[in-house]
Amino acid sequence: MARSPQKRSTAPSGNAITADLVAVLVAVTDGTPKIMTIAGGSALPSGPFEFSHRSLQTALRAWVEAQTGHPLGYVEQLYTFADRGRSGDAGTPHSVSISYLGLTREDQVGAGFEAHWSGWYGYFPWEDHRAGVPPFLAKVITPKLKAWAKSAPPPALQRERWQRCAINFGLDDRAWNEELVLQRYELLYESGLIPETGREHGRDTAIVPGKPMTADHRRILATGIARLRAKIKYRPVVFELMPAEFTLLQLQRSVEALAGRLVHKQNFRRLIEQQELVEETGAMAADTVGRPAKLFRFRHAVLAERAVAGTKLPLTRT
Amino acid sequence: MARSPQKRSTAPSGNAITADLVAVLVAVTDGTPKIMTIAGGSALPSGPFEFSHRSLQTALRAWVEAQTGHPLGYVEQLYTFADRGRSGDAGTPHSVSISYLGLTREDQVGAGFEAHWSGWYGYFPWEDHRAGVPPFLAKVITPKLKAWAKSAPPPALQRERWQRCAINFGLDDRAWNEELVLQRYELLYESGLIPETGREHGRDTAIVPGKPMTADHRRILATGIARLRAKIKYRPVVFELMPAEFTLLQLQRSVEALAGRLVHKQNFRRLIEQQELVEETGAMAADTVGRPAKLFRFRHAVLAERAVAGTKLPLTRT
DNA sequence: CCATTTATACTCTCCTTGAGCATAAGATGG
DNA sequence: CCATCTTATGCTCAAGGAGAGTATAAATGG
Repeated sequence: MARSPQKRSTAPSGNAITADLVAVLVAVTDGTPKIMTIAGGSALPSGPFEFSHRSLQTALRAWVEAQTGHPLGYVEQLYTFADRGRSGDAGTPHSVSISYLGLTREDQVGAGFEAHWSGWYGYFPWEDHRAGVPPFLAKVITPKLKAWAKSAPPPALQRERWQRCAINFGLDDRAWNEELVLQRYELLYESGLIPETGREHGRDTAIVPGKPMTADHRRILATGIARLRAKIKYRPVVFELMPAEFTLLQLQRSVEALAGRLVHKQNFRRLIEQQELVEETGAMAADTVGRPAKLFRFRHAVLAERAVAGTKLPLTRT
Repeated sequence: MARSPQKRSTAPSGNAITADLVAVLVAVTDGTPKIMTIAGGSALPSGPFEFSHRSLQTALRAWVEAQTGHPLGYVEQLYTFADRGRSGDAGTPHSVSISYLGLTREDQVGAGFEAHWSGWYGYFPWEDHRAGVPPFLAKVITPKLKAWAKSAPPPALQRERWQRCAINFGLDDRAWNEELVLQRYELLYESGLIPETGREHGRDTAIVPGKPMTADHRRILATGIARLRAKIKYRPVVFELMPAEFTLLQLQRSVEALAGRLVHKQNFRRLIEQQELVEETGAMAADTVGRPAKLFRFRHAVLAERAVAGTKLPLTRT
């Protein structure tokens, strides 16, 4: 029922719950996107939200910094979802999980912690199209998806299912859309091709390659990857993942690592330069193969200069 | 500390909290974007999350439908934030507020409820640029912002503040960016120009026009408007706000109402038609001034046909 | 009939973007 | 030193998209 917040009841009542933070912490090292994991790579780092902090964001930062010993560059909230009695029985308290995306550089993880970095394509092998379409996509996934679509009784549903598969996986001459990470994951999950740990049927009946994760952590990771893949296109967040100085090729490789696909080198450079995102340091890259490249640094000023936000309406030039 | 979710402690421990849902429900009627409000327009509808629902989303839908008696078209999570002791004293339970954006059509609100629809520009008069830049922006807001920028002691901070003002409000020959709703609100708040209800100093010392709201509800509304303004550009969500049949001008007026600025009529039509978003119903609009317009309806098939997601990387055509 | 209002069809031009060509500058092996 | 390989970097081209503007059509109310 609608009511004014001032009339909020002060009794905790029956719906007292707990709040957890779950973090998708991303780093890119040598062209490999990595995420911080715990429990041998089977879970994302998570912990209870402490109300001693001013906000959820500061709580996450403090908690991550305590874990890894170095500050988080960019932080963004991903999604909040409710878990009803994850442990199964009704007596356990409900909880709300608030997930975050954080960008850093791979660094020493504080000794004594079980956390470490894992390549994210280990969890989503079908998402890496840098070396072309992964072979098992056509060999394994596509036939299984086709079978799943056909298994629906009504022909209308069959077509609908296949159209969904085709859009999400770039089949039937459609283009691959690297941003549909979550949709693809959900499609594979729904069609029973990737049993997650703790799921009923699944006792390592992995039909499709890809490391599973606890509970819905792999879904959260998919959400994070999708968000990041979309974000790098209109916000200069890649630089949060780069060292202080880098070559344009290194920058390009990082973008390609995140996007899971290759970009046109000359056009990439044109894009970066015309947006004045970087400036030369004056130095050249050492110990490289081929012609030495100039070193660049990110122009932090652009963050203040511009408010990058996309537009696609037929607006009027002012 | 990092730990596996399986090891979750089952005791509620000291950090038991409550979860609330807050909704930004949007409708557009006669070129006016409206939001559902309660308490005489001073608050957004909100209520406790009931764990009897499968998910947060279904909880929101059920709750809204109980309120208004008609289903929600499009629902999207906005943001989750923590309130520490909103009521002030430390003894009150903490809570987490999960906010949602929902799109509907203005309809009869169930009798007996205090909810009703309020125009959203009543809360953000500076956001409506359809009839040109609002006069008080140049007359009142700009000078006050300039004064605020100058009030910073270090010259560097002065420049930084002014640059932020200029970017967000389109000053110094910059273009107005309609998506920066939240940034503008926060800037005005930070500079003390819009005291919110319940704030220390503020006893109706409204410096800038605009109706205030309880707690941080106006900030949530700003988040919702910003999200919607961004979304209409790459997802066909406007149609959730339209009647079943409409003319292209009506559609355009709705977009303009949301964006707070005018679009080029011919180009708008070209955009809509080349994307095949609509189809003719065969009928013509009745009782209109001027030449009668064709009536159109939304092609729901496009939702299945396409996965609309923006791209801006120098990728390779396939 | 005329002014007014809205609908609808084209055209034009600039800019963006995907793509390719050509050249430069280093290393390495003969 | 030269051929070759590899990466860096500069430049051009063509198609498509997006911002404007022009022109015409179809209704209404004097």
